[in-house]
Amino acid sequence: MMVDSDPVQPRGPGRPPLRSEEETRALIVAAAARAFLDTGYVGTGVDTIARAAGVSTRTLYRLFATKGDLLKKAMEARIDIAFGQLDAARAAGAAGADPRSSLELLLGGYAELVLSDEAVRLTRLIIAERQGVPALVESYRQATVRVADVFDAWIGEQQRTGFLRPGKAEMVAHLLRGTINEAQRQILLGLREPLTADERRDWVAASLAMALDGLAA
Amino acid sequence: MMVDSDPVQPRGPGRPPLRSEEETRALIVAAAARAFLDTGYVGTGVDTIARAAGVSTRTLYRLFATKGDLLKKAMEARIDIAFGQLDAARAAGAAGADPRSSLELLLGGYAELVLSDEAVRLTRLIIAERQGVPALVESYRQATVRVADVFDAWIGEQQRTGFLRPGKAEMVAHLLRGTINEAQRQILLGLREPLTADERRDWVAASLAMALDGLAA
DNA sequence: AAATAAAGAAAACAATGATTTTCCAAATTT
DNA sequence: AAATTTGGAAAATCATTGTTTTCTTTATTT
Repeated sequence: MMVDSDPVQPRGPGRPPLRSEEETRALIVAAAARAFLDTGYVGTGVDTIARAAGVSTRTLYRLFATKGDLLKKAMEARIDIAFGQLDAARAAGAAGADPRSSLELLLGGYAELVLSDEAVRLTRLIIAERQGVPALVESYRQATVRVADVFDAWIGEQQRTGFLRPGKAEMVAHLLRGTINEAQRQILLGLREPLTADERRDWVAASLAMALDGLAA
Repeated sequence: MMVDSDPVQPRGPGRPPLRSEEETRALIVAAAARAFLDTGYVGTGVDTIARAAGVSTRTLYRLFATKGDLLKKAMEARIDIAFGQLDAARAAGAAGADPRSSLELLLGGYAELVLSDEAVRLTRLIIAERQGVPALVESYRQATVRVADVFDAWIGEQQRTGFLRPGKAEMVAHLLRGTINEAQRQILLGLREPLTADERRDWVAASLAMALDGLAA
């Protein structure tokens, strides 16, 4: 069976699509993600999403089976985007020869990934809704594996350059990640206000100084 | 205006209440907490709660203004109960002269408080629902202050007995709390299965050994 | 016994929201 | 122009659920 996936389809009679199905999907997914992160799953009506995406509910339901399906696709897309940014941070970190500043870049990327307003909302949604959509957890898990890889790469780098004693690198990395995760937990619980980008930067620098000076002497 | 709050009311004619208003309230609150923790706020119908409590929705609505009010009262009650258990752990810890085993008791209490199935569900609900019910955050915040007090008491104890160098006690306590909180975060996200009581105990002992031997030498 | 208050059962009400359906106005090809 | 397909607008359907109301039974006191 050969599928006719030619990008330039020889069309028969009838009105051509306004945009490709892919584009429409992307439009809807983006609107849905924004809305879900804003007002939660149950707090968001399907027609609100459709209106925000500039399509009709009919179109939406032609492309997505149910509201739950839409949530799944939307969140997977966001997880991909968010965690993809960390790869950029890794690349930047790998370029710098100075292990301390490479860690600062890496950590900055991670802080952004975990503490940005968007990230916090995403995490909240996953925690709140994962029972209804187990697939979300799988996407998230795979993403965290990617994060672990990035940190492991940095640790391996330290082993080679000898900047930190073996064993210390793991501890520093683990400690710093824990600190950032803890901040996220407090934001999620409302015990602490979300951090602005500036606050994040200052805060990363401070924790870094503390960890390296306090532990790696 | 004088309120007639005599506990033994001279009743007029008419059927007397089956139980005191307080008792009925408690019954409903308990059922509501169980249900909310089980199936979430939106996932739980009011009549489900009423049936579980053995009262009619009419009675429920005579004692609680709205469903949201019920959530607030139910969660506040649970927060009180859960965090109250830590006071017991403190008392037990204070009794033991050995600082290491007192820390183990304290930490065990904290692990129970944060990692038990009940606690995880409670946290999930607060994270998911706090925007709709800001009062929840206030209750939770006050409870965390009580927790901090308990840990501070232990730290102060170390200062006096000289078991740990000044500064080290803070670090050990902070590190261990962080580890437990991180475990909770992973459970909330579905990255890790909830721990049984036995697993919690083993795990507390192991982290304790690591922290004390690794850092407090 | 009569009056009266408590509280359950069940129906009524009203709103919301997911999903489907109907109808219609473009846009394109033959 | 006729046929035909896309997709928007809006109403219809259908289920759920918070909240209120009505009715009734029961346990008291006067």
